[in-house]
Amino acid sequence: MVASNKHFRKRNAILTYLRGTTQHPSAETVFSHLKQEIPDLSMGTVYRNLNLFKEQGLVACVANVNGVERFDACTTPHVHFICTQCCAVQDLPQIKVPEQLQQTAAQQAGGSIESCQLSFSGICRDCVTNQKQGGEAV
Amino acid sequence: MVASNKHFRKRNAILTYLRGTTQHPSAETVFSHLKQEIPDLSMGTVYRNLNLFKEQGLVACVANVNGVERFDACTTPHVHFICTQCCAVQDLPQIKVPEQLQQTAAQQAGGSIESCQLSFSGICRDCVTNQKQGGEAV
DNA sequence: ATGACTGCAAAGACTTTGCATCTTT
DNA sequence: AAAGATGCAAAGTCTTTGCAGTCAT
Repeated sequence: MVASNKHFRKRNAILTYLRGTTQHPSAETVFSHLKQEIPDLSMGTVYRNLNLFKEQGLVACVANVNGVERFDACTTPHVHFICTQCCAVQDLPQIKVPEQLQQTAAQQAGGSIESCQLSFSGICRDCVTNQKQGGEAV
Repeated sequence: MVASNKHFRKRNAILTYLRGTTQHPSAETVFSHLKQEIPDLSMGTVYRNLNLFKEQGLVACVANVNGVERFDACTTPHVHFICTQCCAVQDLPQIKVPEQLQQTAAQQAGGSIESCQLSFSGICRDCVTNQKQGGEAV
């Protein structure tokens, strides 16, 4: 199993792309990006591999924006900001969910906690800028 | 516009049901529950009204569990626990997201923050119990 | 009459899956 | 030969929407 192996070329391309971006792409974004260099790529392959990566813990779904799953190859827990206007998902790496919250949650829920997801929604910097520049003049 | 008005009977029933449960039902759950007392209810009406309530701020989507939106008529921010086994969504009312996190997030994102969503995932009390009782004997 | 709510069914969007084909070992 | 990866297209699930019919004012 060689990296450049034709057999794994698409699988590797998908994982490499995910690992090289902080955009938290959707399956469709992964597909249309890689389609340029791999013209015979199909959506089925993208979805199949994304699900495989999920099972293997290499990739996580970090958000569902307007019904579309967004993927992230950074699986260490971190916080996200979701722009409700352009649907961008960005990392907020400096924010940590306090350990103590998780313990309290486990106590209250009475079960076992596997993961924790914190995300903020709003208008991102770019969209705010664009609104100020263009939006109000209309 | 009377509450018992036939014109608003279904709309009211949907909102009343949502307000009377802490189950965070899906559209399908709302439908199948109310279908018993309102046999000619249709999914279209359920979705249309849920979306209307969202616009009006009466109801919020609090989670997307396996591709299915879950609704909540309690729109004051609070934390949720999602069971990955039975897909139950429960409130963790005693947990608060520290104010300070939101401010830090706003600074980091550089935009404006409208809302914040914190949820824990794991196995709920009931599923843990059932596993211990039944699962291991098999 | 006019506007609002709804049922029904069709359409739409996103995701999964079956089958045949090709690749690797 | 056997196992695995993929393209293609069909199917599946969840949600939205157009149209006609009904109800309230």
